[in-house]
Amino acid sequence: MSKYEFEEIEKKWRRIYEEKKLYEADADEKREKFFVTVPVMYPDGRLHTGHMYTWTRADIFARFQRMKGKNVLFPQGFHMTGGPMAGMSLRLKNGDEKAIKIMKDQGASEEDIKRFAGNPLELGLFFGKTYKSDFNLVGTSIDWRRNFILSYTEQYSKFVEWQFRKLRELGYITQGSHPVVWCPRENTSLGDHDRAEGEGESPQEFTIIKFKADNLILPAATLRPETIYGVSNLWVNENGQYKKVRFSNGEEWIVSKEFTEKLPFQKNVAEKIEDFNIADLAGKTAVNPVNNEEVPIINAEFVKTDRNTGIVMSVPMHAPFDYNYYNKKKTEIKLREPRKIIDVKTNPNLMEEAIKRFGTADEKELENATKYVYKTEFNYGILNESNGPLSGKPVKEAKEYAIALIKEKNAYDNFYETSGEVICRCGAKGLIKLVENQWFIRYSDKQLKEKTIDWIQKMDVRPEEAKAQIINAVYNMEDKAATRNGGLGTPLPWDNNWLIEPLSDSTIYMAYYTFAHIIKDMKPEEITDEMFDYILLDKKSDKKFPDNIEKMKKEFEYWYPLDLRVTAKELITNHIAFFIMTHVAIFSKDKWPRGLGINGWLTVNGKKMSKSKGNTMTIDYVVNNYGADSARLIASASNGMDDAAWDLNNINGFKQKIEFILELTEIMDSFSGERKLADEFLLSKTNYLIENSEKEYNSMKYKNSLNYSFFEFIENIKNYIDYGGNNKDTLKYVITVFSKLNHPLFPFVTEEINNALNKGELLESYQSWPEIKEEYKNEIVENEFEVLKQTISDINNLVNLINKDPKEIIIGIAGKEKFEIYNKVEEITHRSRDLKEIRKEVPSNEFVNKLLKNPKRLPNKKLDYELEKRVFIESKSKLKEMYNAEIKIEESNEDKAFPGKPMLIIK
RNA sequence: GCAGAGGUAACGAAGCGGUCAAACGUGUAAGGCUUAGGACCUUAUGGCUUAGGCCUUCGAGGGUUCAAAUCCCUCCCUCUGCACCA
Repeated sequence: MSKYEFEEIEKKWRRIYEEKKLYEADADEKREKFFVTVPVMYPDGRLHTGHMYTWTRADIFARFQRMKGKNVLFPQGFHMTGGPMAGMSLRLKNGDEKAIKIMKDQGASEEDIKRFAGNPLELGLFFGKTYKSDFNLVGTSIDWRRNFILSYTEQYSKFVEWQFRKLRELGYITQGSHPVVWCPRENTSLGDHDRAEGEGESPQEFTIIKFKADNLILPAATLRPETIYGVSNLWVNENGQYKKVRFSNGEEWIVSKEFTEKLPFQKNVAEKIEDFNIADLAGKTAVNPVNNEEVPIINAEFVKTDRNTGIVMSVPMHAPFDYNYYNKKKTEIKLREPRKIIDVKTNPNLMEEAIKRFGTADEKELENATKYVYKTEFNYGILNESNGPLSGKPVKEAKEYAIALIKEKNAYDNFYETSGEVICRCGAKGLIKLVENQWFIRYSDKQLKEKTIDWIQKMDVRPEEAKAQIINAVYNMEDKAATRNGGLGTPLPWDNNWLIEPLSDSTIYMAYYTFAHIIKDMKPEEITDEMFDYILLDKKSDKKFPDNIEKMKKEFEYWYPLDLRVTAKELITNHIAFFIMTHVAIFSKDKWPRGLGINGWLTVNGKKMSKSKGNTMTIDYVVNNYGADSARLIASASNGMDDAAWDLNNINGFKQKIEFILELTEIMDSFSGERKLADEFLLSKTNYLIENSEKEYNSMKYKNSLNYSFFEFIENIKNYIDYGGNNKDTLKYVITVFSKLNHPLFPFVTEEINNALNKGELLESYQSWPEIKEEYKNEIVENEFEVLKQTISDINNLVNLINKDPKEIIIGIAGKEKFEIYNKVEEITHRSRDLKEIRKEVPSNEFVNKLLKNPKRLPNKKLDYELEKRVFIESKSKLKEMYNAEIKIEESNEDKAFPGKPMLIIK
C-alpha cells in the first residue's frame, strides 16, 4: 500500500498557494464576494487545538465558497485592549514564577521575558507572530495583508474614536453611576475570574425604608418594599455593634458597624460616626413612614449585622424567618397578631403550609421555606385590601408602586449588596462599589432592540437553534459600561480619563478589515471623521478625496456587509449581541451582518479544553506530528453548538482511508472493464453524496458532511469494487469528485489526489465545486444494490448457521408477477396504508397475504425484476470468489422468493 | 432567579410520525493477518430462537393516531450562558 507522505504533500501545496497569493482578495466587481471573519483574539500565549476548532470551521466555509466561484475574504486581526496582556506583563515584571514558567513553556526565551516585563505590547507582538505562522501551518486561508491590532494600531484608534462620536451623536451614549463587585484591598473591580469564591454573584439592589424613632432614623433594608403594610416590628441584633451616623443633610442613622465600612463605596461620606448602644432602643417603638403605625423594636439573634444596615423590617405573615421569631417572642412579650397583606387564591394558608413542608429546625429549612413563599407570592399573589393605595395590585407589579409611595414620604433610599459572598483572590471580602460618571452604551434602547431582533430573524444563523438565544440576549440587553480606568485601550475621545473597554471597541471593526491594508500607510493625523463618514456612511462631501480614500471606499462597498461571523457560543450574550446592535445603530440596512456560525467547546476525554486545565495541544505540535489535513479533522468533531469531542485516534482511520484512495490513483490504469450496473450504482450514489454533503457544508454541520463526502463515499467505492466494478472512467470521475468534496476540509491531500488524476487548475483557484448530474440519478439501481448487499449479509448469516464451507449457493429471484404486485402495493402506500383499501386493488393470494402481513413493513421502495436479476448475474463471479462456491442464479416460484429478498439455498 | 439545550444499547452519538433493534464511532468477544505486539481486515454484541423467525425497548406517567423515540400535556433529572469580564 502506498504511503501517505503528508509532510511533503503539505509543504508542496502550502508553497504553491503562497506563491499564487491565493488567499489575498481584492474588490472585483465582476465576481460575487463572500466575507467571513472570526473574532480577534488576545496574543498572550501559543494557539492550541481549541482555537483551531473555531478557525478551521470558518476556513472550511471560506474554501467551500471559493470553490463555488466566490471571491472570498478571510482576514484576521488581534486584540490588545483591556486587562489580560497588561496583567501578564505586570506579573512578569513582579517576577511571578508561575507566569514566567507559562511564558517559557510557550517558547519565550529569557531575553523575551525580560522584554515582556512591564511592556505588554512586546508580549502581544511576539505571540502575534506565532499566530500567523501557526495559522499558515494548518492551512487557514487568511489574507494577512489586512491584519491589524485593536487599539495598538493608531489608525484603528482613529476609527474607534469616530465610532464613539457617531454613537454619541445618535444618542446611544449616556453617563451615570454603576454598581460593580469591588475588592476594597486591591481597589479594583472584581471579575468572575479574579474571585477565590463567589463566582457568578452580582450586585443586588435593596430598598432602604427609613423608620423613625424619635429623631433617629432606623433604615430597614429589604428586597420586598411592597410588603411595607405588613410590617409588625423591626429586628435588631444586640450581639452586634451599632453606630450612629450623621449625614450632611442632618439625618442621623442607626446602622451596624459593618455597614459604616461599606458606606463610603456607595454613599456620601458621613459627617460624624459614633458608637451606639442598640440595647437602648429595645422596648421602644419606631414609626412606619408609610402608614404612621408604631411598631416595636425587638432583639433577634438571627439578624446579620454584616449584611445591609443591620436593621430588618419584620413581616411575619409573609417571611418565614420573621414568622418563626415573632411566634417565639410572642411568649415573652405581648405582641399583636401580625397582619396578612398578600392573598394567594390557590394557597389560602401559604405560610403555615410552607412551615409544615420545610420545617423551622435550622436556617437551611427556613431558607427553603422563604424561597417557596416568595416565589409563590410573587407569581400568584395579590395585595389585599389592607394595603392602602397599593391594595389590589398583583405582587409582580407592586414593587415600583411601593417605592414611589415610600419616596413620596421622603423615606426612600437604596443600597447594593453582593447576591452572595464574594472573596477576592487576595483574600479580601468583596463588596459593591458605585462607580460614578461611568459612560454607557445604551443597548437597552427599545427601538434599537426591536430593529435588531427583526434583523436577526432574517439572518442566516448556523445552527438554527442559536437564533433564539441571540434574540433573547438582545431582548434582555441592558446598558453596557463602555469604559474603564486601567489596562490598554483607546481613550474616550471626549473624556480622556477613561479608556474604551475591549468589548466596546470591537463591535464594528470588521468594516476596518476591508481597507486595513490601505489605511495602514496613512498618517494618523490625516485620518478624519469626515473621511470615515464618506467611506462608511456614504456621506457626500464638497471635498475631493485623494485616490487612496476612494480606493478604501470601493473596498468597503464591495466587501460589506459581512456574510459570516464564526464564533464559540460563549460570545452570544455579549459580543455577538453588541456586534449586531452596533451595526444596526450606525450603518444603513444594506451593511448589516448577514450570517453567523456558532459552535460549542472542544472537549478532550469529556473535559473542556482550556489552558487552565492543562489539556491543550499546540497547533504546531499537532501539525508536525500528524499533518495539517489530519489536524483539520478537528473541525468535524461536532455539528452544532454541542460540545465537540475530539479524539486523536480518529486520525489513524483517516490516514488509512486516504492511503486507499492514493493507491487507487496509482493503479488507475489497471481498471479496464466495461461499464455495468455497478457503474450506474456508483455514479448515482455519487450524485446523492454531492447533494448531501453540500447541504451539510452549507449549514456548517461538518460532522455530517464528512460522513457523506468521506466515509460513505469511500464505502461506496469499496462496494463498487466488491460488486465487480472496474471501469477506469467511472473511477477517475468519482475520485475527482471525492477530492473536490473533501477539499474544504482537507485542502492539501485533496489537491494532491486531484493533481494526480487531472493535470489542470488548482481546486482552490477556480470554480471547482462538483455539479450534480441529473442523468446519473438512478434510484432503482441503488435499491437493487441495496438488495445485493442485504443478500450477502443474509448468506453470511446462513453460512454461519450451517457452520461449514458452502459448496453451492442458489439464489432464487422472485418471478416477474410478484415484482409487479410489489411495486403496485408500494405505489398505493403513498395514498393509503389501509390494508382493506390495498387489498381491493391487488389479487388475493398467498404472496399478497405475506406482503401485507405487517402494516409497518409494507413495500417502501421501487424494485425491478430485470435489474435484480442483472445485479446478481453481474456480481456472480465476485460472489464465487467470496465464498469459493458455485453460484446459481435462477428464477424461483417458492414462497420464500420475495422481490428484494431472493430465496437462498446453501448446500 | 432569567434564558437556552438535552435525557436513545456498556459508552459517545444519529434518528424527529410508517423504510427502526436503532446509522456512525468507541469498547468487548471470536477469527484472519503478523516472529510478536500494535495497526489493519472479517464477524458478533437487547431477549428468546436458530434457514433468514418472534418478543420487548428510546427519563417517568398520561393523551392524539390505523401507526409514536418522533406530535400534545404533566412530572423527574442533567448540562450551558448571564455583562463591565475576555
